[in-house]
Amino acid sequence: MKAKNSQLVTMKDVAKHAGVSQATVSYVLNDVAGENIPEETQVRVRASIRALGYRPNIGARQMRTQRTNLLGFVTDVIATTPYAGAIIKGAQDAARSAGKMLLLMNTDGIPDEESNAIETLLEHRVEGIIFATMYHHEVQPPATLKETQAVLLDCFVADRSIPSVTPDEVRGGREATEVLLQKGHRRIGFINNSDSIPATSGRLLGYQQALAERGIAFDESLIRTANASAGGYGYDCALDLMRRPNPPTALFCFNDGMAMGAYDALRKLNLAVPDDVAIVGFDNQEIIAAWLHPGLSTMQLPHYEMGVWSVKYLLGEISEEDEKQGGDQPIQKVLPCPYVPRASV
Amino acid sequence: MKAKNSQLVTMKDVAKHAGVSQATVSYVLNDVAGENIPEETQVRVRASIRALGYRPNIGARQMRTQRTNLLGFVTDVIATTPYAGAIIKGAQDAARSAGKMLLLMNTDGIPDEESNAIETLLEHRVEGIIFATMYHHEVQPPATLKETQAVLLDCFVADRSIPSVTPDEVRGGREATEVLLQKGHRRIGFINNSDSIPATSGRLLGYQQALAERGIAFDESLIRTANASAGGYGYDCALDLMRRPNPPTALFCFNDGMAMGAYDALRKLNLAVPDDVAIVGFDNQEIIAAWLHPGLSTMQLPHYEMGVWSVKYLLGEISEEDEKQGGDQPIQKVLPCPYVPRASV
DNA sequence: ATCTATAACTTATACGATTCACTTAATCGT
DNA sequence: ACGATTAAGTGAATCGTATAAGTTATAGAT
Repeated sequence: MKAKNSQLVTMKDVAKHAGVSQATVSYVLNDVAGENIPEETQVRVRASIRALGYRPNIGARQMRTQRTNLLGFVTDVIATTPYAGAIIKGAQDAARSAGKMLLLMNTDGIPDEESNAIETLLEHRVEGIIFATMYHHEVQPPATLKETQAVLLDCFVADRSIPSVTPDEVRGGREATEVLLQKGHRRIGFINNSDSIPATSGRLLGYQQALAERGIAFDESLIRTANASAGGYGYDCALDLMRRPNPPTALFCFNDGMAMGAYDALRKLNLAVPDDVAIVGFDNQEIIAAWLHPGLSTMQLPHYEMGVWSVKYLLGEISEEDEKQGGDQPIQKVLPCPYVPRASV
Repeated sequence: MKAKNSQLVTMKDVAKHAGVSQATVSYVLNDVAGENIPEETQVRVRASIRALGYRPNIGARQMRTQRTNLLGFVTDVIATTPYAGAIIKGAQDAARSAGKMLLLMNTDGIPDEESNAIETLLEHRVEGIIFATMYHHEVQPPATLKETQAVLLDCFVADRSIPSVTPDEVRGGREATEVLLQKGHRRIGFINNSDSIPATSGRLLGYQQALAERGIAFDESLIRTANASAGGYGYDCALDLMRRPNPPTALFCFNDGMAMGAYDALRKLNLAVPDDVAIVGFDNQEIIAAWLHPGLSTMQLPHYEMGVWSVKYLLGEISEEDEKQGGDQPIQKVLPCPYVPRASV
């Protein structure tokens, strides 16, 4: 493989070609106010730039200006989950429109790799770091994270000493349940997750709140729990729930994978969605929710929005009033999970 | 938001602290052979480095050495599909182990954005660019792509003037079919895609090749085609195929989404997978394939591997003999799609 | 005792930009 | 007609690092 060699054309070359000093080229290029470069000269310089195929060397500029316009993005899993994509997309879009670039590092959740990644980012003089995880949980990031601006995305530290942005699990659970309540359902089964993570407890709490608001007694026998990140259990839970004496008329599933299993179970029992049983999922995994028959109504996690928010926060674009939330504690922002209606309710 | 300010500690500071010259610090840090710095001094310098919390400034180093160790990665869609993740992961892993960093840019497939992205990357003096798409098809990348080393990933240009790495669709189709043939199936339905992309024609060709090898006549009435990127059609196609007079005993589906629809159809007809009808999918979309009941046997696209290959290619780590493939044409590498057995065959 | 070679450094320069301070010529106000 | 102002630039310093070239002191060879 032949090495196409280094860009050799610099400002000095452009200057010589245009018959001006290198400083003048810089002024033209950056359109510096206050320096009065006549149109004529500007045209000449720009012509030389094009003629020589000059391109500014960002690295050199960064060094001189002491600004890198770089933001670090550290994440545990970049692959496997489509979540990652939306988060990164949001962050990148926001970064881009502010003239920043994102430096992505993935760590596979290995603490050593996390330290390395952050070290590398600091060496690159990033102006802030987003520390993101692919599902909402508590983390213990390396201490070096605090050497720059940082924000946690979809995760948090126990003492809340680092700002964070996470989904509003409670509200998501409440609204999912409300959707079913509004349709007149009164016996709503909840197929929950078994891991003890905020999503599990939060969505359950939301479910309970929604019931309470309507004055419906919470019936623990309508709850089933299983490992939501492994396949298959949605089927078992749904089957079990529907075979009880007084089966629910609707199911709220912890995630879309669980809902997929529930679909299978209902088909097995010759029950139709949504006529016999309505279903609401969670996560809006396009590939499941949109492909299921009938389409699955579900709650969308605000991945894109968290990506955007985290960048805006690092750039100081979050309004003051928004930041206020009692005391001087770093902001712990929660974003809503909008309802995505399809055909299962 | 308070700005935690710029890292002020430089080599000069370390030098002063350790009572040596800045050059010496550099020699110690880079462990330069030939310069004989006694252990004693090295220890002293390293102590100062730690004491002051010094971290090298990669940008400055890049400028001095004229090497950025940066590779550009341009992609159309970073979000929505879990494919992206695997590709990026592969590329990043390979880059990392070679001491390179990846600069990701996503363009949403908008030509203007592609140009911008490449321009930005060139300004950052990347040492090569990976131009990736999220499904295998022909592309017309901006001309500026040729101003550095480039490799196309999961795509190609009509005149093959840029090296590329893509999945071996034909072989994938052949091997998927062979799996079914080996199980004794002789009437194999093929639910194909309707877009005219390499995957459509390639997998069909592979299907035909496999039949021909066994001396089985190709029966066009066993083929159905529909839009594979929209949901629902797998159901229709499968239903249609199974209701014909002499229904197939196995189905090869263009992708896992189609297979998911086929599952629905078979359940509707009270046919069991794999006992009544065996199914092979394509893509190994974890979230579908692993969650279906029974698990879907499918072909895996070599996303991770393409990511790895593309980086290695840019770094000149692809062996000569591998590169040879007739003439001086840039290499057009194809990688196999391994079979992932589950329970549907 | 002198010369050379080596160890252990230091000095100075260059990478490619930005930017401040300075120069020169033309223009203006009175 | 004179000094002051402005237009249109130029020169040089600087960012943080790597490295070639130079310096000194000591050890070793003769």
